[in-house]
Amino acid sequence: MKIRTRFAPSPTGFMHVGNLRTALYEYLTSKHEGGDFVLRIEDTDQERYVEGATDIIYNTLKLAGLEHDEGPDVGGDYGPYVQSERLSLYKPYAEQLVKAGKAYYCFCTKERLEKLHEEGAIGYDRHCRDLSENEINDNLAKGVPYVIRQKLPLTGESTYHDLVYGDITIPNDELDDQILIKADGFPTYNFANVIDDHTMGITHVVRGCEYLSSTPKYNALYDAFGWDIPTYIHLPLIMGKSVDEEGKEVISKLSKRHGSTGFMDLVNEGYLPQAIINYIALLGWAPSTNQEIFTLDELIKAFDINGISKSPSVFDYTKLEWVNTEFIKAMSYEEFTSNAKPFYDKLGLTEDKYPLLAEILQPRISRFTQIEEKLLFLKEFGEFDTQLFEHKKSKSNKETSIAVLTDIIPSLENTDWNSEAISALLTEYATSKEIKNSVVMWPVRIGAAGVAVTPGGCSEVLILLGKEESINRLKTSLLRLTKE
RNA sequence: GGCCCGCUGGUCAAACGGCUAAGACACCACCCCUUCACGGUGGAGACACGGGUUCGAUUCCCGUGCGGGUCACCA
Repeated sequence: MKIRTRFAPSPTGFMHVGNLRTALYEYLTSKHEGGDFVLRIEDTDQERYVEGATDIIYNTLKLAGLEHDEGPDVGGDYGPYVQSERLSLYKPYAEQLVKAGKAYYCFCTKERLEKLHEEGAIGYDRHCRDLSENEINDNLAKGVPYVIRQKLPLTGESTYHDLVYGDITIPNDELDDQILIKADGFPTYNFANVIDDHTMGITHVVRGCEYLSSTPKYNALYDAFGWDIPTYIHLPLIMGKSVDEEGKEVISKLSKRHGSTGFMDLVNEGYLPQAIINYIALLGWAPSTNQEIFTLDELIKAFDINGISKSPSVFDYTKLEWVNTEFIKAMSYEEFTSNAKPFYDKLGLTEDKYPLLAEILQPRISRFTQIEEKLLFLKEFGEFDTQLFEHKKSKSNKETSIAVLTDIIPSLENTDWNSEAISALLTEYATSKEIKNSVVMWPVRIGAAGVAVTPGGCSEVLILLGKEESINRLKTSLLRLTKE
C-alpha cells in the first residue's frame, strides 16, 4: 500500500522550526517509500484566524523544497484540503456515533465546567453521559446549546504501538470524554483530525510527542467507526537554551524567547533554506553513516525511521552556522555570486570584481548577510588607531611601516593594477631589502584598509579598492604615521 | 499533583549484552601563511545515581533523581 503522510498546520502566521521539522519528517517518511505528502490546513478555530497565514505556509514549504502532492493550492482527489471548507462533513459522523451509543449530547454550560474546574476537578465529570432520552429530547426541543462528547471507557487500559516509542499504555480513567463537536457546530481539532486523516487515506501519522498521551482517544474514535488505526510516529521535541532572570542558563521547549526560531526569521538572518532543512533533519534523527551534509534528495534516500531518537534535542545555532558554511563552500561560482549580488549592489561593487570577491569571500563567510560587514572598509576609511601597524607575528611596527610605505608608494603608482604585478612588486621589494614578506604586506594592507581584519590579503585589498583610492589611503596613512 | 515519555562529553549523536565508548559542531594547541578565514595534525571532554539479572552491562529489570510532555467548547 502506498504511504500517505500529511502536514496539518494551523494558520497562525508563524512557522516555527519545530513545525517545519515535523513537516520534513512527514515528507521524508512518505518520499523514502515513494508515497504521497499531503498538506491540510487546520483552521477550525475561528478566533485564531490570521490574515495571510496560509501564504506563509505555502512559501515556507516551497522555499524548503518540501513539495506537497495534494493540498488546497494544488488540488487532489481527497479535497477540500482546508478544514473550514469541510465543515458539513464532520457533524454527521458525530451524529452517527451518538446513534450508536458511542457519543452523547452534553448540555453543560461553560460556567458549570469552569466551576467544576475551580473545585479541583480534573476533566469532565460526565454529568450528561447518562441523561434519559426524555431529558435529551426536552433540551433539544428547547434549543439548549449542546456539544457532542465521545463516550470513553471508564476502566481498564489502552495500549497502542508507536514506531519510535514502542508500546504505550495509558489507564483509561485518564481519558476524558472529549468534545467532538463544539457548541458552535464546529468540530474540535481532535475530531476533525481523525475524520480527515481517515477520509484522506493517511497511513502514517507523524507528529510531535506532545500527542503521545492523547493518542488512545484518537484510537477510540477509529475503533468506534470501525476504521483502521494509522501507523504512529511520534517525534521528540526540540528545545532551546536561554538565560533566566538570575542569569542562569535554562533549557526549555523552543519558543520565541530563544531568539529566531521562525523559519523566515532564520532565512532573513542569512541561513539558507536547504541548510536549515539539513540541520533540523539531524535534530532527532541520525543517519546510519557519518555523513552530515545532505541535499534533500540524499535525505530522502538516507531517511530511516529507526534512526529517529526518543530524547529531546537542543537547537544549536552554532552548528546550524557550520552547516550553512558547508553549503556556501559547496556552491559554484555562479550560485555564490547570485546569492551575494544583492550585497555587492549595496556596496556599489562592479561586476569585474565578482570573481575576486567570490575567491576571497566564499571560504570566509558563514552567511551572506555578513558580506556587508566584511567589506565595510571599502566604503569607510577613518582615523583608525595607528597601533594597528604594530604586529609582532609579522615583525611589523610603526618604524618599519614608515620605511616600507615611503619606498613602496611611488613604486605602486607606477605599476599595473593587477594581483600578479602588485604581489611581484611587494615580494621583490622584500627580497631586495632582505626582510620578510610580512613586514611589507602588513603595513600596506593596514594602511589601505584601515582595519585589522580583512577578507583576502594585501594585494586583494588593493585591487578591490582600486589604484587611485589605494594610493590616496596609503599616502594618508603614511602622513599620519610620520606626524606622530 | 495524576498519567505518559526521556536521560552517552558544553551541543547533535553512534553503539541495539562482550573492546582502550565512534563521528560532528564548539573549544585548546601546533602546522600552513600576507592579517582573518579555509585546510591539515593533535588534544581535552560523556554512559545521572543506587540496586538487581548475567560469565559479562552504557545496553535488560526495579527504584531514586533530574528534564520534558499532557490533563481546554486551542491546535
